Parts: sequence; structure tokens; C-alpha cells
Amino acid sequence: MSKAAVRNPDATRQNILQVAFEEILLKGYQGLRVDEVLNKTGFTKGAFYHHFKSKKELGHAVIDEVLKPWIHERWIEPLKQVKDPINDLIKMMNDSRAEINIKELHTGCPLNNLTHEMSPLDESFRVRIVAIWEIWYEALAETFERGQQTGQIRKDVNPHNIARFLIATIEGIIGQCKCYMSDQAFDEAGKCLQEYVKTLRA
Amino acid sequence: MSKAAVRNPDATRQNILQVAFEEILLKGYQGLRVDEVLNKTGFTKGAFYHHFKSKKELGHAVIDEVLKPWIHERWIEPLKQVKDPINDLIKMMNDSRAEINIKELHTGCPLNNLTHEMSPLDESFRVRIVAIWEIWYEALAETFERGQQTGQIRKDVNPHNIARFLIATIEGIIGQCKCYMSDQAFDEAGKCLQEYVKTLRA
DNA sequence: GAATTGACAGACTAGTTGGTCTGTAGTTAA
DNA sequence: TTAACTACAGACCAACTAGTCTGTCAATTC
Repeated sequence: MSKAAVRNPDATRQNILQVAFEEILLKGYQGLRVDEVLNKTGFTKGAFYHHFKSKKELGHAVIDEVLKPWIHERWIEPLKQVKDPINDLIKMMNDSRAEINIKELHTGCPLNNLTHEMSPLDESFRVRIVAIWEIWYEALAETFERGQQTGQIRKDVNPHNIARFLIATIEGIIGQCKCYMSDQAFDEAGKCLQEYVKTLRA
Repeated sequence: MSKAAVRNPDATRQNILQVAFEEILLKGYQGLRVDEVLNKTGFTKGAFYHHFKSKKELGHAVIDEVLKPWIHERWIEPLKQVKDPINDLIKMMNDSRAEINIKELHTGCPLNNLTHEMSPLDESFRVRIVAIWEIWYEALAETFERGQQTGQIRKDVNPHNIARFLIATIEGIIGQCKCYMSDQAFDEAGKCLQEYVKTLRA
């Protein structure tokens, strides 16, 4: 009875999910300790296993209820608003860089982090994470298709191929920054990336 | 006395290192179990802790004595032999693709795997892994510099920037293949990558 | 307002895991 | 030959960790 004089189960769940997400980013799913989440949230085993059947189900919930909405807010929604694909995308990539610098360089891209550590561990993780990549991939491809229709993007390029290429490159660059704990890779590769994107202009 | 009627300490160490490396690729360093390595090699705790002070030191040895030589053999040496940067690099990337298909798609790039999981865990891991990236990075940049001197590569591009860009892109593509467990990403993004590389021709 | 259900608290457990320690057989040097 | 050292074998341990179980108080229902 040390906590929760007034009850709020939704807030409890969200609290646990958020802390678990941060722990996974720092230490990975395998390095995530249920006890540590409970320490940081102030809840107990009783609360945790009331909301989650197991650690694995917590992993599922983190992917579906934290990571997925984050990608939506960070990439999918902005992509829908794009009017000038070339310039807007360059701007979004620069925003991405700024965001990386803010929350410490060693964190990297959350989606890519979970991809590399969690997806090989269990098929249930992998399918959930792939679903998120697909959403991003399709949203990017659609952005290029719209650009082709409005005559802003060359019509001889394949929107899906470009989408996959850009996603791969962005993640690769962020991965380098993460390991080097420096944004030098962003300076170097970013220049090439911007030049490449500009070649797509009609 | 169930094993090693005849002794060969070097082979013992290499055996442990190789199995540990494969285990890390499959389950990550945190998922690596000393006992499992001993099961698969047939050795015991006594042997293990005679050769390695701790699990962490095993991690160091895997990076320095398995991963690093692998990169040397797979990338550094071939890069030294490059006569025609554009065509040879495209060939090397296709080789890389073939290799990925052979040892199951979910494995991904060893260097990138260890980068994402191990480098955030401990600074001693990170500095060792960064050192390997640097070797690859410099070897690639030097290849482009040679290409510029021989007039095969445009002189208005920065060799180091291209090197970083290519490394990031290659790793990003392999990462996508790993998560999707499909080489579709290689088909899609690979086309863009090849086109980009060709634009570097003088 | 009594009863049922939901949302926790917290002690406890069983299985795992990195690491230790003692013993012993092969190897090498004198 | 023998003493000293190397390269293991394998039992053992302490710490950790996901998960359980019983109890309790708040919230909802009737």
C-alpha cells in the first residue's frame, strides 16, 4: 500500500511500457530486467503480472503500443503532409539528425535497435517489427508516387526501390553514428545522401 | 579425462572462440551462455576459465580474434586488389549478397550485429568494434583515392564521404534482409545502389 | 450497503548462470 | 627421473531472475 492511493490502471500500464521501452533501448530486450522496470516505476510484481502475462508479452506490447505509434508520429504522419518530396525529405532527415543528437548519440534508431536484437530472438517479435518497416516503406513509396504524379519526381525511377534504398541508408548512417558515438557519419554520408535525393528531381 | 588425451591448447582456444562467435550471431552476447559453448565444444569450466578470465574477456577475444580477421579476409584484402573500382565494388557487393543467402538470411552482417548489441553494453566492446569499422572505412576510401589517381573515379567527390555512405547503405540493406528474412531488399535497394556507384565513374 | 470484481502489494520459489576451487593427467625442463 | 608447470575435468556455490501465490484495499454492481 505504498503507492496508488488512487487507482489508474491505464496510467500504470503506460508507465510500465514507457520505462520498459527505455530500458530496451539502453540494454536490449535480453538485458531488460522486470525488477528494474518495477524499481523505476515504483510498482511491484503484483501490478506487473496483472497487466502482462509474461516478459515476452511485455515485449509485444512495447512494439505494438510504443514503437509503432512512435514511427507513426515521427514518419508516417509527416510523410502524408509532404508537398515537395525532395526538399521535405531532406528537411526530415536533418530533423532526424537533430533528434539523434538530443537524446544522446549512443541510443540510435529505436526501430533499428529492436530489429537487430529482438527480431532474431523470437518469430513473434520479428513479425511485429517487420509490420512496422512495411508501414514506413509503403508510406515513403507512396510519397514518391505522388511526387511523380505532380511532376516533381522523375518518372523513370521505381518508388518502392527508392523507398527501400533510403530507409536502408538512413538506418545505416544512424547505426554508424551510434557505434562511433559521433555524428561525423551524418556529415560524411549525409552529403552523398542529399546529392542522391536531388538526382530524383524531375 | 573424457577428452584431450593429447593436448592442443591453441586448438582448444580457437574451438571455443569459433563456437562463441556463432552463438553470439544467433543469440547475441547477452544470450550467449558459457555452458552452451562448453556443451558444443565438449570442454568444461576448467578449460574455459583457464583460457579466458571471464565472459567479457571472451567477448573481447571474439571481436579481436574472429571478427576482425574475418573483415580483413572478406573486405580489406580484396579491396587492396581492386583494379576497376566501380565494377569490382559492384561485384563485391553481389558476392556479399550471395554469402548472405548461403548462411541463412536471418544472420545478417556479423560486424553490424555485434555493433548493435554489444557496443552499447560496454565501452571496451565499443572501442574494439569501432576500430574494425575504421579499418574498413579507410580501406574503402583509399580504394576511391587510387581510383581518382588512375582517372577511373570523378575527382570532385570526397573518397571518405563515399566510403561512409556505401558502408552505411550496405549495412542498412543487409539489416532489412535480416529482419524480413528475404533478399527482396537487396533487389530493391541494390538497384539504386548500383546506379549510384556508377555515377562515380569519371 | 453488501457482494463481487479489479488493481495492486510483497513474500516466496525454482531454475538458471557466471564464476570458483580442488584435483589430476599430460608436458617440459633440469 | 623428477620436479614444476600447463591444461584441463568436474563438483560446487552465490547471485540473480522470471514467475507464483496469497492477501488486501479500492471500485463497481446490484
